[in-house]
Amino acid sequence: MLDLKFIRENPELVKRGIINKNEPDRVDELLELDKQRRSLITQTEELKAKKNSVSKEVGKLKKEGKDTSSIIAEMKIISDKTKEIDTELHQIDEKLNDILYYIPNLPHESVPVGKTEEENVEVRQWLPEGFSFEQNDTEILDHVELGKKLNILDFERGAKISGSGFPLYIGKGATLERALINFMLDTHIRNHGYVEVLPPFLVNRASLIGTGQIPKLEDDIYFIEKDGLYPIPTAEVPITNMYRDEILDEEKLPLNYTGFSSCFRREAGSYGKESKGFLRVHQFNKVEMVKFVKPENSYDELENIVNDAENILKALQIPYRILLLCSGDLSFSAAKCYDIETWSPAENKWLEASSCSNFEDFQGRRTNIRFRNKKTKKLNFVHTLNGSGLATSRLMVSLLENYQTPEGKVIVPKVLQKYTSFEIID
RNA sequence: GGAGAGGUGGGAGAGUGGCUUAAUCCACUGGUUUGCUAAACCAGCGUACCUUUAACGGGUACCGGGGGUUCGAAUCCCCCCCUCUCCGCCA
Repeated sequence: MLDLKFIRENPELVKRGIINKNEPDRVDELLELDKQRRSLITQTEELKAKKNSVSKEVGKLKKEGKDTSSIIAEMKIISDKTKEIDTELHQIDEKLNDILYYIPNLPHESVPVGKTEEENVEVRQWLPEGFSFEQNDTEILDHVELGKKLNILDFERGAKISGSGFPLYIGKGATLERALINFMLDTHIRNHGYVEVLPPFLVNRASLIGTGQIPKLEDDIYFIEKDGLYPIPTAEVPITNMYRDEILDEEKLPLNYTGFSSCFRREAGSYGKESKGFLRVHQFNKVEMVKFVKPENSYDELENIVNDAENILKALQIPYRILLLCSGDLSFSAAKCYDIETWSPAENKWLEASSCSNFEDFQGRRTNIRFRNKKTKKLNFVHTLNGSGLATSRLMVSLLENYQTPEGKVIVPKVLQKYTSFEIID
């Protein structure tokens, strides 16, 4: 969330950011409530100050055995009045917070203004040596066909077990998936300076509010009503919330964590759209990177996190491109975001496999994660970042399709072979 | 699922309605003393919010969370959450 004081002092700036992000502008409504709130606070606090000092007096008088009944009667009135104001204040607070939690993070100044994904900017492209977008004569099988032919993916049985969008990996497919996860984790741990975590996959509501999925994306998240728990849509949620309500040691920043999790998304209302095979699923696997950093470093760290994800794709020799998202395509909590898309020859298009974002202090404020600034001795909110490093589902599409042979077999990328202990899927 | 014990500042820990402005100890910060370090002594030490305080400031709230009783609540009452111990069940 944004700092209420900041909104109060920069209403036009905030409105512009909200509009550029295609979110509803409720700033005026918010500021009106803020005005009412502050007026009520002043009133109630004056009454409380009086009440406190008189009550102290009552204690003394009683000890001296003096009559206090008239003072107590007077205080009773003040006490009741205070309760009245507090009730009103409470209602206003609730309304105000409702709006405040719905106000998105503002786009960073380096983010291009735009309405839709069409206005995202391609920053760079990386292609393995000898790669060509031109298709040769042999027919390219898509990942669903390959999965079926090689008996490594079974979307029909996945649907039988759970419903559509719940992939079932079999045999070498399952092994390849596991190899991919292990390879990515090991790379981040050994080469990129991350500490591995294996977080809970069910979280409470406060965690989802903290990272910003709730309230806006609530419909996209599964909910286990019986226990009040939510299956995580991304490991970002549990990992970022590790330090909720904590004060971190400035010297230990930046803290870099990487973790595997399965991710669960309802994808409500998106049926029929690009839903073949892995393209849109309710459950997928992902290795996530999360950073807690000092504010002055967060934009450098954003570049780092993108590089860390890119290194995985370079090692796997999979063609990819980096997009800088325009303001309108940015997620609710993000100030700046790069998407990484990998190439699918069968679909003949780019597929989003990673998203790397700087949230600045938006999540830090919601989760109340701070550090003590040694220089100013003040508490400051940390900046948080995260990036997929990467999601295996879309990556698997590109991997299977790019590594298929003319006979419809799949060669295992070199860096994964020591994890799979086989070199080809046939 | 059943029974019990707990949750107090950065940490330990006292506090059963008004001498509490949350004691005390540790940690931390500054100072005095001092070949150096240590010790000792002195002082300081929270967060959030409100407030045109010129400035030093003033005020309110906060003892797991939320309600309630009362002139006055860390303390009494109700609901919830979490942790621990034992029993049951269980991969």
